[in-house]
Amino acid sequence: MTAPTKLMRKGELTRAAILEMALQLASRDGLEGLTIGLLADQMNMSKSGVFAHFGSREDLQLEVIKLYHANFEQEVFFPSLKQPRGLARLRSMFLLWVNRVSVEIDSGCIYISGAVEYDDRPGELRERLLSMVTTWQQALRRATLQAIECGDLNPHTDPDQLVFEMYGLILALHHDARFLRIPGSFERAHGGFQRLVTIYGCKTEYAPTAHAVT
Amino acid sequence: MTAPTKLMRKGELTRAAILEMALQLASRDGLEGLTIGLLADQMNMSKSGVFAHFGSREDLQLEVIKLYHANFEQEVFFPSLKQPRGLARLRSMFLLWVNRVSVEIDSGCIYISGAVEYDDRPGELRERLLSMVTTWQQALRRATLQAIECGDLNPHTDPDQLVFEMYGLILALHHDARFLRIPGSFERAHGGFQRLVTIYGCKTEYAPTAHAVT
DNA sequence: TGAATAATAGTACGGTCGTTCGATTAATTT
DNA sequence: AAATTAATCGAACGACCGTACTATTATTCA
Repeated sequence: MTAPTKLMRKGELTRAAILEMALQLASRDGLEGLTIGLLADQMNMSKSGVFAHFGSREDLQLEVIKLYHANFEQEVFFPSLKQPRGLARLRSMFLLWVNRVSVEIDSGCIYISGAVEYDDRPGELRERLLSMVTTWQQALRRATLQAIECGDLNPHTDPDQLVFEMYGLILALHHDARFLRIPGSFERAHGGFQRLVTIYGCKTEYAPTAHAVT
Repeated sequence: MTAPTKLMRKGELTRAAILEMALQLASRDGLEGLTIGLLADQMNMSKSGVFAHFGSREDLQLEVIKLYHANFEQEVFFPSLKQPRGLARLRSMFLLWVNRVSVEIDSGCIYISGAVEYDDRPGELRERLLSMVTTWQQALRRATLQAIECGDLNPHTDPDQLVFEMYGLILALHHDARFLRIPGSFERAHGGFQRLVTIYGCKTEYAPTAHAVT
């Protein structure tokens, strides 16, 4: 994943390691809970040693969400593009998304926690987060439109409404799995998507009730 | 709402006022963002003056969520009990809930922000929040079961699945309205509920395709 | 290997946090 | 009105925060 050791100076290497740890901590404690002191402890470094790699805490936080965004694209968005346009691709986006939220069940999604932390906290961090989430919603919207165009979804479907409800399912998954720690939330999210397809889909296309793994 | 002035000592009176302000601040900045210094400033009091009313910050936070819970019951739960059992009551619960989230669009729902803040932070605060949210979900579940019993909803309906999806709609509303600040999220939540009723309802009861305003 | 440079550590500063404690003022009771 | 109790303030403490500086290592390059 990261380039060979010999090509990057040592500083860049530890910087990357710090960033990865920062992402981990921010996923657990929130971006606002991310502290340079704790980060330094986890890295067995001095506070100033860590600090020197970033101009400020805000810069560190910005780098963290950039890294999260890159990971998200790598794991959810890009793989879905290999699926043919239409419902297949849209479904893939949802499934990989659910997967990711389930995998990070004990590390938390920064898009989601960030939305709560920065809904009333103006600044560049909010702005960046907002743009990332919007980008992802637009991608979902585009995939939905294509699914309508190619006849997989009912032509009367409101794509924004569909995206709204898909997002709701993920938020509910995150809520029930992470906060309430209810097992089976995974399957509930899948069931919800199945229902969306049933109601927004064209009559011809839908597999009855058999949804999901266990 | 609060009892007459002459019966309570002055301390209790200011304590209640502090609590109300604390709820307001916590709704905006989160429970973890609630600070005694800021609270004292807002009340034109000294830090220690405010502090004296609560044994600790955690106690203050606990009192805040208790107050929120009481308000929630007052505004959402109890009024819905006036509706007859069945879909009417369930719908009322959803509508009043949506209303509340929309009203506090610039103050935030503590159940929701708390779920994110305390998903990985053990302690009494998490425990209390969890019990409150669970209580509310159980109430929704009960209302759903009654709606099934009296024939308003399809007998094959899985009540937990329905509650999961209702919760998802509220979370999406909160997300889009508060973080993204998209107008019309209100109507999207309603549209989503309408579709839930359509698919989980008995055939006889549902308004065709006309979902949501624009 | 030695010189130049990058990376890290150490220390200190001002600020805010929750909390404690004794003094002071206000409200209540006799 | 005096005595008692409740409510509030002011100052201080230790802890942690982000950040700035200087010194000291480690790495890189000639």
